[in-house]
Amino acid sequence: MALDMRKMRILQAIIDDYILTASPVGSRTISKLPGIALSSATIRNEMSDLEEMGYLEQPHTSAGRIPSEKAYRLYVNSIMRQAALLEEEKRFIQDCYSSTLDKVDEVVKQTAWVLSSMTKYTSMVLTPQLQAVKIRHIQLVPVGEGRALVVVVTDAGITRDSLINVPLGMTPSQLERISHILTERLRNCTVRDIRAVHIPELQAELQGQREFLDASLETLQKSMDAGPDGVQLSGATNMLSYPEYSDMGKARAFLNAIETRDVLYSLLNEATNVEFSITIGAENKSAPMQDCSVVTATYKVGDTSMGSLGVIGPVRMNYGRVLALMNHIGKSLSAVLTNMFDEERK
Amino acid sequence: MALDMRKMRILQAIIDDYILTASPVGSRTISKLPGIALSSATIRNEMSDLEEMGYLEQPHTSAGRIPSEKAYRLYVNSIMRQAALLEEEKRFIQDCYSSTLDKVDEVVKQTAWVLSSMTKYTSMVLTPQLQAVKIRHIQLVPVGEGRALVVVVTDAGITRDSLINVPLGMTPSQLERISHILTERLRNCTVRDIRAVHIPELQAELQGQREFLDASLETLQKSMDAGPDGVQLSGATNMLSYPEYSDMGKARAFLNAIETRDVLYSLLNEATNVEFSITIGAENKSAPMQDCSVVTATYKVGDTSMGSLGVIGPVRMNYGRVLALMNHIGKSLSAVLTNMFDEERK
DNA sequence: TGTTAGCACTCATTTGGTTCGAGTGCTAAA
DNA sequence: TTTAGCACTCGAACCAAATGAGTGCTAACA
Repeated sequence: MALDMRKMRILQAIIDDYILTASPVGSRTISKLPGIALSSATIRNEMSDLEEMGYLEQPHTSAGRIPSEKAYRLYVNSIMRQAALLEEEKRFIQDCYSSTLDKVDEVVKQTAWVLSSMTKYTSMVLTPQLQAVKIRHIQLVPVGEGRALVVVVTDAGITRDSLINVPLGMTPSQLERISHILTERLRNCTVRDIRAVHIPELQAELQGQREFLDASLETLQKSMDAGPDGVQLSGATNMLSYPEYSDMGKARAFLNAIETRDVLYSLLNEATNVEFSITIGAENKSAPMQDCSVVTATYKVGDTSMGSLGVIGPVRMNYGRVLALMNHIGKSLSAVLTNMFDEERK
Repeated sequence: MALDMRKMRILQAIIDDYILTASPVGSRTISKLPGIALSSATIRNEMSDLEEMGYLEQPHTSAGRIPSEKAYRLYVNSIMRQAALLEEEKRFIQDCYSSTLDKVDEVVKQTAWVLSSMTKYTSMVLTPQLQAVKIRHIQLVPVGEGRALVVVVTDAGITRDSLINVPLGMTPSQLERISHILTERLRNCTVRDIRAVHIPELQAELQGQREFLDASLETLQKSMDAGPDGVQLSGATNMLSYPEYSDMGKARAFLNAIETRDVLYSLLNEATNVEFSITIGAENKSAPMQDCSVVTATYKVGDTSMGSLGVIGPVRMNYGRVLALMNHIGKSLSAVLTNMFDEERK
């Protein structure tokens, strides 16, 4: 049986309706639609075919039909077109970034907020990931007794620092020399590779006190990548307003799954490699997410993709709109961040 | 009508039962209790009195009675005794802190987790507040072109730093001089007062470029106090398992109220001044919290109270147990943090 | 051959009435 | 002052019938 044009249109109509109403759609509903000039009986036949092909499901005999996940897959792959945003909406997004957001965390937080409040789903944004960023400069700065700051300036213009302990008796000029060697050897390495690089010169310099440096570099590396804490979440409660979560048990399970950000972190982390991705229901790896859909996109700082953002919603999510919003907001975020870091870089 | 011993005992029995079952308790239930040798009829009379006095309420004629908020107030003020923790539980808490928690944030997070998982309510912990801490040392460290770090060492041994922009052309030795002056003038000031202190010497040094320093100090000050982001929340979903939140609307309202941490932050912030506080239902200032109870306590670093922790639960919360847990966990937290900072101070 | 009207059938949901039982208040006796 | 007894209340649980949205199938039609 072929999935001809007519079946396609009917399927689309069913999906569109179901996304809107969340209740099984019957043949009459479709037959009355302006674009479709067929009787309900004909639609019924077509629906029966579509069911046989696996695109529709019937909760019970005397109800309408609902799209299967296979149908959503088809829908996002070939039927759906990205919804156009209203000028007003674009302006709204613009305005959200125009206020004084001077820290990266604030921008990320604001982005998550915009995304969730415009989609009415749950949104998440991953803080910029510095693991893949190249190092430009490293400096150890003595601070009081036996302590120092390791400061790293990266290629993207982002600077990070963390406090370390240094062996007592180490002089500022020693630290200065170590800084030089580190910069020389680690320049253009990525943060991820810090630990892998072997630096023989330091053996002499440190005279067996290498451990302190190892520990320091590790702390530093950790501070570059916030892990699950780097996930900003917003609109978690939006999900509770959808009928798929009117069951308290499901609601709890969902909220539980997102409370510790681990699952979301791994989701977003993987997503940092692909410009867009849509994962529907059971396609999700993590069990508690298997009756949601997740849409992710990446954002960039300059030319390199540095993190990702995502929307979690019910499977009958308004994919067209979400995609359009993600697209637009992702670009805005990229622009704002790039701008921010450019300024830092001067 | 007097609240004699017998009424007191009956009221206590009712509250204890209601806390356990969440359903109106009837006269027979009480009369069958081992400690009480009265018929249900007598209890009924007493209950009727207690209702007249405002300690009990009747959802409808043919149901049992539930304690009023006035009753809970009486209960926590005079009837309740702190529950004793099991040795096993104390050990559990101990164990939670023994693992390698090397950062303050991790300790705070862990504390919130322990608190919520042992109470089965929602818990929150406020990150140490540095506003009231005395400054010991300030240093500006040049980092690359036109940028510097302001590093502050405080009396409690906590060090913080933040990145600032400095006017181009400012020399390291100039920064060094500024550091000296700042340290001299701000030593023993609290972080809160940084902005208020006027430093005439700097006028000469900076030659009209004062703004950069003002901006820097402001950034620094902000970084000392995380605001709402400094609230660690845990167990938000625990609330959903209590019948008072089986209504989805209420559940949403609650979760919404705690999603942005603002309300919780102001709650905990105020709580930092009082060693313990119990706020019951409508006593809460913020509307969405008015059908919860909130128990807070402070924790200390060394001798100064630096933050607070709290538990949010239904009004029929197990106050005795929560108080005992808060007490114990609060002390553990204080000990761990004090230890941490002492070490930093060496 | 594809489309449609008609009709019997299915089944979740709604509605209304009944029963059940936990609980009360009141009264009268101990 | 306490208690047994009894009439009364009212939510919850249960059941049966009515409702209605929807289907599948068949036969007629273009």
